Amino acid sequence: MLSQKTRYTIRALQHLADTWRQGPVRLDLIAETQNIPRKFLTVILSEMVRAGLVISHRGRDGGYELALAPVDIRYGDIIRLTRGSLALVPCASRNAHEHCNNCLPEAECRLRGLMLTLRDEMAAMLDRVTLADPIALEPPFSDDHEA
Amino acid sequence: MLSQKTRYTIRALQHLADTWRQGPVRLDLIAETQNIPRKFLTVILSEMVRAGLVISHRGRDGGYELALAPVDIRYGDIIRLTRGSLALVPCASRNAHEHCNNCLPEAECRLRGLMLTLRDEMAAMLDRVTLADPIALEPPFSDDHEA
DNA sequence: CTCTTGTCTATATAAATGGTAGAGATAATC
DNA sequence: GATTATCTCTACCATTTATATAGACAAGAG
Repeated sequence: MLSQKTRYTIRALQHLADTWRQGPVRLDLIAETQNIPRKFLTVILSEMVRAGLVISHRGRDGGYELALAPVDIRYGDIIRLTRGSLALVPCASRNAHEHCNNCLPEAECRLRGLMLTLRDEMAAMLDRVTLADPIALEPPFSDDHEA
Repeated sequence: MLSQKTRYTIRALQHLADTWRQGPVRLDLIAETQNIPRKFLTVILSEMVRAGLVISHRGRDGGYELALAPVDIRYGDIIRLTRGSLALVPCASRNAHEHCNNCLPEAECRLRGLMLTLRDEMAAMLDRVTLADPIALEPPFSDDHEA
């Protein structure tokens, strides 16, 4: 699962993508329209600033804006940033590899093999879509395997 | 991430798949060869019995064995069982849908749209592989998107 | 009837998650 | 240069979840 924080992060960045090049957006406005707890959002946006994804402006008429064009921010990047990794197990991460506890040697772990393959598929998909792309709200569901 | 418990579950089931039709396997043997805390494994295997995936035999010469042929147990099924859902957000689950907190209306949530698509891709992959299938331990990694 | 093995319920502990508080820094405007 | 609007930062807290263990109990084989 994505943590609530990651979900808030993504929606906040989507908001900034939607208002790209319209000047800074106040935190309170994002919090209200995106339905995110105000204080929590301060933490989230500050982290995005430190990460270089967002630029902030203080004082009157201040607010936030994206540091990059929406087309240059991939969903995969956002998740890697907030979550550390796309993989479903630490030992299957390409960017932030960690050994699992109480595991078999990695070289012979089938679970790891499977999760590496899955991670690569997930990465391919999440790195194909950027904050500038339209997203199908109700993708068609063909339940092949159950049939 | 998959919880440690889910990972233990998968490895325990793999062990039983590997010894399929060789009679019951004692819990202690699984715990030792799979490197899983003994007491924790009792909880895990009991749940698998209750879920109908594993059959247990008590008393002398007892132990565990799969209730189904390995070819009939898909990784997707195991993860759905232990984790409730394959999706990365509750509102994108096809089998165990739940509304998210502090979210936008689902019908207009792009994060949900994206996560539904991702869920379907993950499901397609995880439901294609069963406990009987060989698994590549080191799948080739083509880092296309970074290039 | 005893030994071996699984079952079940209750806890214990630790870590992560989600969220808040509040003093401080900075920029624009009057 | 005072005032006001805004973001920044560190610390903190409460709750939940994850991980694991304890220990009494049930049942099957010989």
